[in-house]
Amino acid sequence: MRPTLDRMSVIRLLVLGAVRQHGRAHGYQVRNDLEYWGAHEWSNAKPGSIYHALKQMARQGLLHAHEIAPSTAGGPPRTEYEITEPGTEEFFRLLREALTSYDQKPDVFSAGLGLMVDLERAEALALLEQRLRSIEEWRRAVTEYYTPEEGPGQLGHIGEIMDLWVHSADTGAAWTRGLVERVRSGAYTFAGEGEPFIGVLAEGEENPYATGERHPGDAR
Amino acid sequence: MRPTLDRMSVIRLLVLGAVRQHGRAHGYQVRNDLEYWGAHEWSNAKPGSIYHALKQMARQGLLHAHEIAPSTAGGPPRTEYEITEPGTEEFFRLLREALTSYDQKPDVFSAGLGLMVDLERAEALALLEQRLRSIEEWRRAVTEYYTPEEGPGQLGHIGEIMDLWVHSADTGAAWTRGLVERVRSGAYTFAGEGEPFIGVLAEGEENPYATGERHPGDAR
DNA sequence: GAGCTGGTAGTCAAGTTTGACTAGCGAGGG
DNA sequence: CCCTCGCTAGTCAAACTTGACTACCAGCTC
Repeated sequence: MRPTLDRMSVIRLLVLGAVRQHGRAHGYQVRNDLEYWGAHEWSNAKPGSIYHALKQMARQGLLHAHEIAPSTAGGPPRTEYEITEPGTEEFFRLLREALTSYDQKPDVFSAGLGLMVDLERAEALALLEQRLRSIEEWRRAVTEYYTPEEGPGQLGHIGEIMDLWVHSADTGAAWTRGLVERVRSGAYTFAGEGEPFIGVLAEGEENPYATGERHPGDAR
Repeated sequence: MRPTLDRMSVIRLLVLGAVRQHGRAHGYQVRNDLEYWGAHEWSNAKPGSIYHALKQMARQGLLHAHEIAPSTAGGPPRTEYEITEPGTEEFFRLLREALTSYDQKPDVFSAGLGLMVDLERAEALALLEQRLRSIEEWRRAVTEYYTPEEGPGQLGHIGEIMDLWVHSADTGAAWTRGLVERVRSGAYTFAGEGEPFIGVLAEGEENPYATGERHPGDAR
């Protein structure tokens, strides 16, 4: 009965990160933070998924659920969540994986970027450099593997797909190198460096980046 | 009761494309083609999803299912599928959308690339140029929207996420321009240009790009 | 002072995706 | 001859995702 060390899930990482930064948060707060981070644009952070992840991780012991009396301002009875010790471990495991692994799904890395300041600067740098090595290794494997002996071009237009992946990997690596430079030169405030960047919305603070669009889940 | 014009689904596009190129195909053949295209690498083309899509689209009338007696070479009774007229329409609708829209999910575009030669060259070029305009529009919307009045940098490290998206959009546009050049100069064989590129495996042909890895669904 | 709008907070059923599992057959080894 | 391995072909339950829906309250309008 190990602590559910399953595969990477962006939602789980984002939700754990949001709850952790608040100390204690209910679903709607998490939902708002993820919108503040723009996560609904680059990941599948929809209300249903968020509430599902909260409940699921509470069942698995990664979060502790506090039932709150249906207090202020009506609505259904809310539940507040707090991150547990196993939850914190899982959070860092997912975060480290998001920053180092190259799986060409950009949402995972974006989530890692949004939460990287929860690590210490030195570790973040090390992970990003590991990421560069992962990209290089991926590139080598793919180009070796998909280059037929009869020379390139044997693949016809299907080869364009591979070319696109490789191009994305290369430009992704270049961008990561730029980020490494910025972080190395002191950009941003990482864990243990004093006043952290405020990455969540305080209770009642208005969201300057809220989209005008309705969420699908909103009542008319 | 419209012909199920729902949202983009990579699996549906890929499966329709594979069945259409075969004329008539059973699930395992489709599964093999998608592996031949490398789709298991850059999309969620797992066996379960493929069989589900086949059944689903047969129910919706996009495919016609022929029950085949459990004939050659044992195994469970197979079903062969043929694309219908509504299925063909849906296929081209999805294909055009995959090539023009920019939703920063690279799997959709990759699928479009793999199937673009099912269109005529002129149309493919027009769609790719439309894609370039979509990217530009997306870029304008995002940079306007997420640039605070207090100047850039107000976002802290969260701004890196946006920078990554914008960078990806720019390099994606550059790559697309290269592709447009290649296609304009006569690369590849498009619909109505004689002998088409063989994009599927014939019955019994071995797959030169099959991975040595097991699929998750394989028996031990 | 009734009704409308908008924000807060969350549920739910339907649909999709996942990875593990089943099952038949042929080839080859011992 | 029997047993295992690998290939063909597909099923299934559990998990996840989705978008529509509920419900409450406050403020405003008419």
